[in-house]
Amino acid sequence: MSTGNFIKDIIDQDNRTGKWSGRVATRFPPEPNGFLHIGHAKSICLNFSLAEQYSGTCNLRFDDTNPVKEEQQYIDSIKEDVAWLGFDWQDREYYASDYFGRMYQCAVELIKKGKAYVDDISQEKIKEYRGTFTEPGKESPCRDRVIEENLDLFERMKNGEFNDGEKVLRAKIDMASPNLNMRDPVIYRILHASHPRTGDEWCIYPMYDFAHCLEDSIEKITHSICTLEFEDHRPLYDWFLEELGLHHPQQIEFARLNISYSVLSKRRLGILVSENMVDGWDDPRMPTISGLRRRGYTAASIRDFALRIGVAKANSTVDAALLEHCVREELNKTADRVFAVLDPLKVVITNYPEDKTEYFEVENNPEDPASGTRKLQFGRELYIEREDFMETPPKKFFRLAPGRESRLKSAYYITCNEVIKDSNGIIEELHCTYDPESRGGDTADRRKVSGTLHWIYAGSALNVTVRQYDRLFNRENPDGADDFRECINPDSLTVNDKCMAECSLKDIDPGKRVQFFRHGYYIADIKDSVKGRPVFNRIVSLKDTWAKIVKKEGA
RNA sequence: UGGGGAGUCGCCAAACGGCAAGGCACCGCCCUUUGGAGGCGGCAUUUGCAGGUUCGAAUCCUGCCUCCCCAGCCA
Repeated sequence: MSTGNFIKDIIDQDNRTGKWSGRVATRFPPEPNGFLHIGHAKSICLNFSLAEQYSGTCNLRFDDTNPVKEEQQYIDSIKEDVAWLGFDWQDREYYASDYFGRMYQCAVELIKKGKAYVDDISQEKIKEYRGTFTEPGKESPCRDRVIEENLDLFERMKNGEFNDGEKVLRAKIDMASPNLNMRDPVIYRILHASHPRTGDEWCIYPMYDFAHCLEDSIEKITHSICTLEFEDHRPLYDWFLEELGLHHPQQIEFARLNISYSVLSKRRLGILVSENMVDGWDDPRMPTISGLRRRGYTAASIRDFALRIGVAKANSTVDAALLEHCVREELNKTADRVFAVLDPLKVVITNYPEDKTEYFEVENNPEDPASGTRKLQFGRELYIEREDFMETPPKKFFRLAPGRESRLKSAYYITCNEVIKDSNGIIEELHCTYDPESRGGDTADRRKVSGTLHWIYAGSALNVTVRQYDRLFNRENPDGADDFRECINPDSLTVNDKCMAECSLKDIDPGKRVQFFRHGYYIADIKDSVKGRPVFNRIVSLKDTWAKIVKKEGA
């Protein structure tokens, strides 16, 4: 795999021409105003992997230029998430706020060059004067202020002599530019807000366009990778660095990630949390890194996903099935199999001695011989999956049915003889007989049986709670709906506390992933599992051919 | 309608003038003590459309169409 992408093409060419003397320096620059999601993971993987592949560096830089939105808790969670994803920024943990002094000096220099001015007009006026897509803007009356006055005013802005919004510093570029970003953009605003890191040291803060290019420049970044919506800002990025005569990284834009059946914007994700449609930012249904982690996704599978989706400039929506495929592929190789009956149906083996039990050796993971085996207790009364039995089975159903013989995985063949129902006609239990010759799950005559079922010995069954998670949305493109809340999947979470599992699960370590045989991959929830009483989250189901058949045959 | 981008299989995505990779999904078959996994095979005579250049075009030229982004003192 691993075909190229246009960013590698650019880097390769730069290396050929010696543009950066073979150096590659990228950065992941999150604003600490929320939790990271899978879209950020794409960017993280991209930036760190590129650095790795070209023996370069990737900085973790917090773009903390707006204290009214940023919080320390987000800084902490971002660091946790990036590290969990498997990337190491070593000692290169930077903060835009560490550069505030230098940025201020750059602004002063711009003023001295006559390339920036302090504007007194109101926010409304600025907006009005900006013009429209088709009409040029108008110049502010303050635009021609003399340099000395600008210098004085800007210093006083810094010194806190003005209220929020009273004045701004603007770059003096071109009010008639067809690119609205170039119509004298605001580069500093007054914000009497306490900053998570600089406290009350500053009351003026740089705007993104001014700050970001300087951050990149100061860190000697070579390739500044960002998303498509910043394409229009590139001329500004270039303008500042050009005017200031500073190290000038190349900004490269790529398409942000979208995933079907999901929303991936901080705003919408925030609504899900604040309106309690999910249980916090790390709800296992959330596409946040913390949510995916809690759901049971592995860092490796997310990295693999990022690799497979590629990088390009075309807006796209990746099939949610790909993410699921990535985690299945990994867990198939690494997760031990265990038996868990989600919807128990009692089976009595009528020809099996009342007081006898025995143990069967069961392989932990057929994909991994090194995983060894475990012993499972077997006895007269068992539980099997209710859906593994049908009284009147359709054509393609090959599991247990009256008169039919099925294999209990690694144990015996059993034949169903009698169906016991309650007064409502609900099946209460099955009476079966076993074939002693089938010990271990095989017979000398190699006869075919209908299906291999997992089972639990009733005498040692462990009752566990299982949370069956499904896609959060039942519509492929929730963003396309009038209100994305309307397409929330009402069945995105089903809590099942009637499950019976093998008793070895009693002391499973929270955070450990297993395959519930024939069902899917599950993780012992890190938050809600208590000693001796694990709670499992379904990470992803196994591919279900039978479900597909049922669906196709149309109920 | 100004500016900036993008259109290659259902969904991603390669291909850089030489004869349309790969992955996911889907469909067959084989295998299977997981209806899982695995194996094999099938899945774009054609690259938004229309012209043109060329021995040869997804790649170059012309025109058109569609979609996305931009008028925060957010990033």
